[in-house]
Amino acid sequence: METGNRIAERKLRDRQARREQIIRAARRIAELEGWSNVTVRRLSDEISYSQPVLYAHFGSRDGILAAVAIEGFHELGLALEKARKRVKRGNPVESVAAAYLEFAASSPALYEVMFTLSLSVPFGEADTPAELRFAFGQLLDLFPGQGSKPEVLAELLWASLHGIAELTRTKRFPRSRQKERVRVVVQLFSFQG
Amino acid sequence: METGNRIAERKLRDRQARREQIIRAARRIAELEGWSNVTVRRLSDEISYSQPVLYAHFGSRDGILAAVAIEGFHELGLALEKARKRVKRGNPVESVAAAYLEFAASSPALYEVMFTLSLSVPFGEADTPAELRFAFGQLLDLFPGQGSKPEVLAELLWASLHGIAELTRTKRFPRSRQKERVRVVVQLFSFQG
DNA sequence: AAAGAAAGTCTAGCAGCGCTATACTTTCTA
DNA sequence: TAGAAAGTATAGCGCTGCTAGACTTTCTTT
Repeated sequence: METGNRIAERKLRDRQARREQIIRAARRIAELEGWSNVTVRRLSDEISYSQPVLYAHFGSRDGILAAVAIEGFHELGLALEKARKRVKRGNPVESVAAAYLEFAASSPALYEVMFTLSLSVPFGEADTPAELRFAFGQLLDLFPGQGSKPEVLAELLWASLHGIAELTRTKRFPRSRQKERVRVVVQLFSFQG
Repeated sequence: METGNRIAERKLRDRQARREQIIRAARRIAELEGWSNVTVRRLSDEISYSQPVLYAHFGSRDGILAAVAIEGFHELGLALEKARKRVKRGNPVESVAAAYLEFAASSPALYEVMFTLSLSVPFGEADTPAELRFAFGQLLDLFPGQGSKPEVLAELLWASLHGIAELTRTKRFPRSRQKERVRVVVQLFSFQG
């Protein structure tokens, strides 16, 4: 019964590797050709397995997108943390805001799935994934004990950045005034400090 | 050749009536059961015509959604205008912000299609529909000649409101702090005055 | 080491989707 | 009143997400 464990571990590793392969393929296709081209058949082709294998890993197509979305929140959280910690003096709001918009602009499909498919990813509740809490936490840390409502300021900064990102992604905002927009939004949220 | 005109007019009326019937059905189904249940077959059932009739009116399913979206922008523009003009003294930003969020909250499916599907509705270009220009104009009029960039402030207010609406619609924001959020965003954008 | 249980995988197919070529019926024109 | 034109329906294509059942490989047990 010594080998049993090793075999089980190998199987687990294989499973996880395949899972990551699926997620990677989904992200690649989405970023290059849009989410409508991320079909279960297409993914099963890319990883050279039949469709039911995908359904064994994720219960549905939406399950795949949800996994990608969570991975996205993880990466966004890391990017914001890095931006926040990098700036010792100078304005951390500015650094974080720039990092947020840079993330959204450089992976539009990823950002899209994080916020538009997202009804299957719970939020602000007991079972909210840690990745999401962490990402929002970075915004929350920008307003330590200001007034009585750091949450409100963090939520509002998030809403502003999300609005800018989304209206830019969907071509509502001309990209030309983007720097100006960031400057003003940073100014608005820094006066409160 | 006197009757010819009358007949042509009747036909035009019939056409427009049917077009409105389609849009109305789409909105109703979307608001009650979500956009994924708005299928061409379902719509053709509701209006008791076959599918090709829908394609004669709108070239595609997306065409139907685009028509609904434009109707939405029209109504949003009217709501914002009403809110802006109603307040003589007092803060017009507050009134408009409240009206915007009220619109988004009371017709979530309509708001969703206006911003989510919308890649087929051009913006900020020569062929942007008048309904969209009008709606954005209401926000623009809140910042008459302030500094050199009223557009930037209007865009930023729009982004903030859109972010709040969207993060609320997708359950990212608890509805509990909503009043507080509006209060603070209004304050931020009023200091600039 | 052989037999049976379990896990893994594939084939094939269902119902539903957006969309359209073709045929038919009604309405208008001359 | 005959022929042109417009309006409408039927039927079907290729695609989708998803799954029941057969088959194969791997592990467990005696």
